[in-house]
Amino acid sequence: MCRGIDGVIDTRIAKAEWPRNRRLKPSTVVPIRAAFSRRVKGRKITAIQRMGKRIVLILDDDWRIVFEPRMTGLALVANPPTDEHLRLSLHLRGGKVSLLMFWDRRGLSTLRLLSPEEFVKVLGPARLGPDALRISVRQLRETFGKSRRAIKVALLDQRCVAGIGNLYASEILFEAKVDPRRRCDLLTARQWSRIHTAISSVLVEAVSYEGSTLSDGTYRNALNQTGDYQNHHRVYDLAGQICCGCEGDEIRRIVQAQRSTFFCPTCQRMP
DNA sequence: CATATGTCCTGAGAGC
DNA sequence: TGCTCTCAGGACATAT
Repeated sequence: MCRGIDGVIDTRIAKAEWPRNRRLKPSTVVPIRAAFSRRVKGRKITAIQRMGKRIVLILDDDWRIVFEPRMTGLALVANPPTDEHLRLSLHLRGGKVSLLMFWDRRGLSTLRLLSPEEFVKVLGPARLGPDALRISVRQLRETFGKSRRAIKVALLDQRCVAGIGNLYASEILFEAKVDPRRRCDLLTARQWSRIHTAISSVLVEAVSYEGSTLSDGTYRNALNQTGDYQNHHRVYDLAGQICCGCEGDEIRRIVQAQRSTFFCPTCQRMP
């Protein structure tokens, strides 16, 4: 997610610009735009960091700009998909990149400017679990092992493990050959081990393909290029198709916690 | 305490 | 053709 925007490191923010559009309701911005602009103006971006699904820009006064793209937000250093959905432009000086833009078609994303104290409250360990790419099997079992929740639902809980989205939870459980409806407390050590391996392999593969641009076309990388991982999905958005694993059963779509889950009933048979 | 549900937002697509 | 309706889902607030 931070790929392609490393060029903003060591730049100085000359201006924050908020394009106005009457058709769109404003995205969530904290604090209000005027205060945000005033505080970031003249600040240097000293580092950039991914925390779960968020992008964090660290400023030289230790305040942080936290961007949560959620479903529809993008951070871009190239022209955005449309002009009308551009939410914020940061004009930068002194580095490789002179413009960092935040774009959002539906306004579900959030932008926050946080003091060091607020940052700990919002993104501290109480609110955000260990990163999915760093968590150990032991941590995974300690976190979820006694939960009665379905494993698919649990994997989406960012307080437990950070960085797994809905699409990836389905792909991970297919790769691990685990039924998404299975209760956490009934999973075996062998299954936890496979889930742990699958978390890394699926996420690393997805990142290598620059993510998934689904049928709504929203997702783009920082250069406004579509991802290609959607062409490598094993189950997500493939309901009714023959499973690539068993080449016999059809992929099914079910709903868990109001979210789509895709799986192969044969390859991921309980228990 | 653990888990479940309602809410926000826009645009695509279905149905008539 | 053009309208109305439904749906998509990440994180948080509120309810059970």
